[in-house]
Amino acid sequence: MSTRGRPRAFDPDFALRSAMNLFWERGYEGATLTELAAVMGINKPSLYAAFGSKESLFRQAVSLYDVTEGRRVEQALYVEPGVRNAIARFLELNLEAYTNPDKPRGCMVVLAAMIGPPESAGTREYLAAQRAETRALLHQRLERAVMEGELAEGTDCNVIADFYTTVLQGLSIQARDGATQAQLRAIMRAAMAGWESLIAESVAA
Amino acid sequence: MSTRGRPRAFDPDFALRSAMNLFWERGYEGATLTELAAVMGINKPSLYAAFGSKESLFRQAVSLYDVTEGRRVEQALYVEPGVRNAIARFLELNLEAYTNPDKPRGCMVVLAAMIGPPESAGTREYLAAQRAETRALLHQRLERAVMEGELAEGTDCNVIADFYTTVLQGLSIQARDGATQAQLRAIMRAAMAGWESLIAESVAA
DNA sequence: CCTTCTATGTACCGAAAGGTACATAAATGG
DNA sequence: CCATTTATGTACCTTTCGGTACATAGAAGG
Repeated sequence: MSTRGRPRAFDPDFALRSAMNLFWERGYEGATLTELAAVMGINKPSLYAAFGSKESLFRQAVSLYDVTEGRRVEQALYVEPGVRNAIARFLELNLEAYTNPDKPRGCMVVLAAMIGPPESAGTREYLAAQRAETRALLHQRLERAVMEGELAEGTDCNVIADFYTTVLQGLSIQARDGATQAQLRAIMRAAMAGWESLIAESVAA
Repeated sequence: MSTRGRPRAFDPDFALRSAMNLFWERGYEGATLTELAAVMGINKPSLYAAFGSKESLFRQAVSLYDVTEGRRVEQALYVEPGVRNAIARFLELNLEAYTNPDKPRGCMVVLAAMIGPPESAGTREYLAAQRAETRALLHQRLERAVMEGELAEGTDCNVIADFYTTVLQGLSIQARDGATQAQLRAIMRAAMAGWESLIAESVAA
């Protein structure tokens, strides 16, 4: 039925993963179609036939990143017992991923398209929405802790979520700048050191 | 003596400042020579005669950024009394600059060239060195506090400096993503909330 | 076997990138 | 007044960008 015509000679999953890695390493603008096709092991017409356009390919690469990198790490937020613990573990899993020697350093969602020409504004907004998503997850976990009575009624979860989001994003930059995993871990511990005073300060008057 | 030949018809300071603003807004790769020349109010040959090349122009723009944006804000680190206060004020001045409605959001040094093609690796390293400079300033201020007895002997200033550097860089991303000044200020307060426990934890065994 | 359908590789497109040749304009030195 | 020096504007260079036309290869359907 759907097996009409010449079968494709490449593995789309492998190709997309290769594209993801290059986008992750070089960013959206920094990865050229020619390089992308090369690492994917295919020619440009095959690339366009299978993935549509550079922007479309990028979005699919981000989706793959979400599934293969993001999802696994975000689970800690729900699996780990206790808010504080959950957030600490979430940060830790992130920083471990950021320094994986087999992969580009830092988070693709943070680094791949922070800035650039007006033509690619859509791509940047797409990534910004992904970042907002991560913040929302953190926020949800905090609100759940309030619901469950672990955090005081009236705790301002927005500030706490914003703070840890900021640290998380800063960690990506540190990772790209060459920080070791031990250094990143120390930064994470520093961020968690303030937990008690932070939640104490975040209760509405 | 040096006033031979046709005098230049444009103000190099204004031109460089305009270039800085475009690089700040769009990043190194994202700002094209044609756009740069346009906002500088000159033609490309004049640009090349006065500033050398795109990379050279960029470095001069970063230098100008250092002088006009960085220096002023870094002074707080030394002028403000007390380490904690100095760092808090330093972060605050930064975040106020990051949300100045008359200027691009966030820090140019953090945002303008985080990622990109191999050709511009030199530019990225140049900016990375600038970021290291800022961290070094923070570190120096902390060590001074140890010297002066304000912080305990054996305090690990590296971790503290890394932590606040990470927060500072994260703030640039938050600013670009549209956070208000109030939100950024709340994040900074959250980062400072952990001060006491952070310095307590950072004393060597 | 022949048509139909999809995938492939080559070779190319127009646009835009960074950068420059060159003729001319505007100043100073003699 | 003329030579020299530097800046300007136009028009162009080469390369590379994202994207595609087109002829061909390889499978299934009839």
